Amino acid sequence: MSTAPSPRPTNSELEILRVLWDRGPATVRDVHEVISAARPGLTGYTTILKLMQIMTEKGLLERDEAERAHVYKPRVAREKTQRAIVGHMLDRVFSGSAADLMMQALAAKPTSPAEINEMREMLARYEKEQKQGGK
Amino acid sequence: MSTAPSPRPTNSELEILRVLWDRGPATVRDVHEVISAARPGLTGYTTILKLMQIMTEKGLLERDEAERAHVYKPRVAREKTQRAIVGHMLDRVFSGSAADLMMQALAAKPTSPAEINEMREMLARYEKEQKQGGK
DNA sequence: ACGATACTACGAATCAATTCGTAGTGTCAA
DNA sequence: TTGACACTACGAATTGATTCGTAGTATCGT
Repeated sequence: MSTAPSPRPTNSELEILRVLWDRGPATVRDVHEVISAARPGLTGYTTILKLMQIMTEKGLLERDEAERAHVYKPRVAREKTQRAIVGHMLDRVFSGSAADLMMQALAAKPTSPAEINEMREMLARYEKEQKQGGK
Repeated sequence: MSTAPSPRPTNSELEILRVLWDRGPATVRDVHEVISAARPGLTGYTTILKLMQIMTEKGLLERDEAERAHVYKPRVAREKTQRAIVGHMLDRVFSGSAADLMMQALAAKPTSPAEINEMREMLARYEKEQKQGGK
């Protein structure tokens, strides 16, 4: 059993995936509306269409052609994709140091006390899991 | 006083920057040797040369032409560059949630208890600074 | 002085991502 | 039925990153 190498979508692809992850299955028009609302005038309809076609070829999306307006949905999980991207960055940018990564993430953008707590709990949970089932 | 938009170097550029950050000022030959040692046969000398010339034009590197073999050094700080990259990713990939980012970073690569502790301390320090000097 | 060697400069090919125009076709209201 | 409109398919231009060959020139050992 071999695991397919997790995909690291390009920026544009990611933007499309985000819409589909948030909204669930959607047509090209749906996606285009969301994206062009965010950055008005920047992205033509057929651009999104083409991208989504390519993404389908690549296996990033799945397409239901039952209706005239095809309905697309992601074929890759959000978390898994995030993990692939951050893992890559961890190596390339931080030489594998998760602490450095976290440090710069905090520095990059103000983080609320609530979120800090959440992170603390995560660390605790992670440590516990390591001790127990720990691979 | 306006802050120049922090640069987010490409993958190849980053690889070169890493060598310079680690080793200090170096010639094209130096950099090429380090990089081609890591991935043998993949990168020609003039490729690195050209990249470093372009990076100099872009303002990523600074060049000392006193000697025949020009000596390059970074014009961007490692931490600042890391911050720019991770900040961008935080928005694009994690919709701004630092907790999610950390979660997937931990999932991406096993992290030692020592490093977990380091991270915990970082969180504490961060919170303290927020309370005090705040914003 | 001469040839081998080490550098830089530069143009150009290649490759991937992105963008969009145009064509073909189906759908629907009047 | 017919015209306006909405979709998909597809080819092609554009852009940016990357790669490398070739040329020109300085340097060094003999």
